[in-house]
Amino acid sequence: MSRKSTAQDVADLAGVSRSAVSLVLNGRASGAISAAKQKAVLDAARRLEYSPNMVAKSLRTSRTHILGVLTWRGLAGLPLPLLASTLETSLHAGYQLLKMYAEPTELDQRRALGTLTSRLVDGILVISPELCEYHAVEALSAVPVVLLNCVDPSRLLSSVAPDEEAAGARAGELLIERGHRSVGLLRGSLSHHQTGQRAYGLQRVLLAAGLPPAVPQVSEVRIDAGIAAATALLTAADPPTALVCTNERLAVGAFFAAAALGLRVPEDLSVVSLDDREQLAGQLSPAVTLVSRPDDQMAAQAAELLIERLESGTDPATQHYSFVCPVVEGGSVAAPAVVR
Amino acid sequence: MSRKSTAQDVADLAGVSRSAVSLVLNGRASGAISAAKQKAVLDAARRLEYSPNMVAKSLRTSRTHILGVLTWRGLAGLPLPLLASTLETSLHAGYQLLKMYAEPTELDQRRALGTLTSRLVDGILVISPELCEYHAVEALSAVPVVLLNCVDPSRLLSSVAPDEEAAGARAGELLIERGHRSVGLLRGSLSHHQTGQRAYGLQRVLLAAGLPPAVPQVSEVRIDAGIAAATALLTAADPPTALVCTNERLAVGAFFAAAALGLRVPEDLSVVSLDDREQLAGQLSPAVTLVSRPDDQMAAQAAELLIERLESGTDPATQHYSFVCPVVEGGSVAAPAVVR
DNA sequence: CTGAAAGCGCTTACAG
DNA sequence: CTGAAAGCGCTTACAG
Repeated sequence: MSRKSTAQDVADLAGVSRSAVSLVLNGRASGAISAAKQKAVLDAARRLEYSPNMVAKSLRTSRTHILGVLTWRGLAGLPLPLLASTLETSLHAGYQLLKMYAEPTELDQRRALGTLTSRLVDGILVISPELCEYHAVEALSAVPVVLLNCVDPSRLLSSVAPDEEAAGARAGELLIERGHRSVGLLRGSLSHHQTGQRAYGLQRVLLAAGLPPAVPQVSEVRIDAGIAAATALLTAADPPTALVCTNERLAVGAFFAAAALGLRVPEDLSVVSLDDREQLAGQLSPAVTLVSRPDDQMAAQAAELLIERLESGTDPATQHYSFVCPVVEGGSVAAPAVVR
Repeated sequence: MSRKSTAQDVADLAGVSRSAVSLVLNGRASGAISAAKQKAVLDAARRLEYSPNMVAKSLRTSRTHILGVLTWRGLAGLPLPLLASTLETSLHAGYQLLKMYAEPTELDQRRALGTLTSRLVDGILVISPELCEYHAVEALSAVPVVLLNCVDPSRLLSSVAPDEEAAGARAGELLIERGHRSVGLLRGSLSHHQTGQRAYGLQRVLLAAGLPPAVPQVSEVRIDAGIAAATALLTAADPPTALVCTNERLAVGAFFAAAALGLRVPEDLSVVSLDDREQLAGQLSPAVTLVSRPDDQMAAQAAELLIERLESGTDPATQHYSFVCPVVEGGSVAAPAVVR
């Protein structure tokens, strides 16, 4: 192929006009073009390996089938799992993605947004690395938008986010159901917004069950810091029979600490971890029981929500999806030992 | 902004022709447009918040300033760190990225490539999740291409990849230099191409130093499997004084195993790990001494290589960059204990 | 130094 | 049922 073939080439080879080619290839030929000519067009297109110049098509139709993505670097870097899942869903639906990094500052957002709109993206996905409130810049109102892992405080923009508070509560319930009455909390800093929600959910269910609140131990989100924090918790007077970790790294640390103290999981100590998609919990024996973050489903939902809106052409009411974090059973939870 | 403003709007407001606007805004005005009119155009553009419709511009110039990315899911998923770094470099240079997943099958590659070329991407980056040989489909020859983390066996395409064999050798040297004469090897399956190269590099330097080859212990690339494998190695008769792990997960396992056996790192056991960018080594105390994979630099190099080629318009000779994997010093290596 | 015209490759009313 | 024409928003020779 010395030169990419055009619709004109197809028309010439098939012996029809350019418009006929366009109609046939866009599925609007029925009742307008004879079957014979339709076949001729299709054959010619195949022979020439014709694929339409999407740039020209986009200019003409003002539809690019490209989605813009606005994201930024959080405390734990970029939201790579969310970005990957979003891309997968979009590609399946026939949309490509154009990503821009933009710090959540007015200026940077406007700059990135300008790049995206000058590319005529059909819609925009805002993907936050951490659960947060997203204050939209004014220019965003000109294009369909869906927020992922963040919410619009004014509720003008649709959003998809995990219910982290319920996830923390679920972790607590898992332990209460098995009879634990004394739970320790290994958590990171509250500057991670989700951490506070997880901790709050846990304390809420403990309170509701008439149990004392979990003794919290704050730690850097690292394995070694988790070891130290868990050791502190487990060597205190009257130690807890179970630990909730707000993050998998801390759960790995808890396993180290337990082993060093001669405690078996789950016989002597139960552990439940919340999930930030680092895939560590499943690498331990027993696997850590996990309240997982459904990044894949959330990303799919967000992309589908946006694409549906684009395909339907309507402007439906703003929607907010709060996703349940499902439990992935491991072997790290058991009833507490009768005597300690 | 009810409607995005066009070059015509700017021309009207500035009182000049559309061509004048184009010349000024593209920096080709000197010696062609009066200073006063240039200022008028610039002012008008600013007032209208004009930014050119890139789709129209692309159609006219046949340059999109978009790079296509072809990638696929490997044994460890997508090469997310490489993808992220590539994007960063590209954005800095004024290029956006359009990513496609394509299994390394002829059919899938052609399909994805078709999508990319119909979008008129200026060039293509092929990013492999695992070091491998990449057999290019014929259609790739029509567009500038750079391979990242894979090489073209026919050497027709430029490529950027890490020197994994040298990385394995470096890990061995680190231990030999400190006086170790008995080294164990914790490695994953050879189906990860880089694993074989790392292991080979290690054995090569041991041999060159007149030492016995490292006793290999094969393990699934998981923390718990690493614990078992390291335990086997360390409880055998005449155990090694140092361990090379082909992957950070295995190094974490080695730390667990050492602790359980009452061995201190680095006093009783030295550990060096190779890196697949999981950021685990730095989370342990002491940090694991790491021969790191320079994903960021490699990605930047690949993107720059491609962009330079596009900007220069020339077709320079094929280049193959083999990247040195730098050592990130941790505290997990010391001289072996005199008596064991 | 400036402006009218052509054309990138498409799609879409519209006249026949 | 088909084909000639207009136009999406740009850039680039080219004539004045």
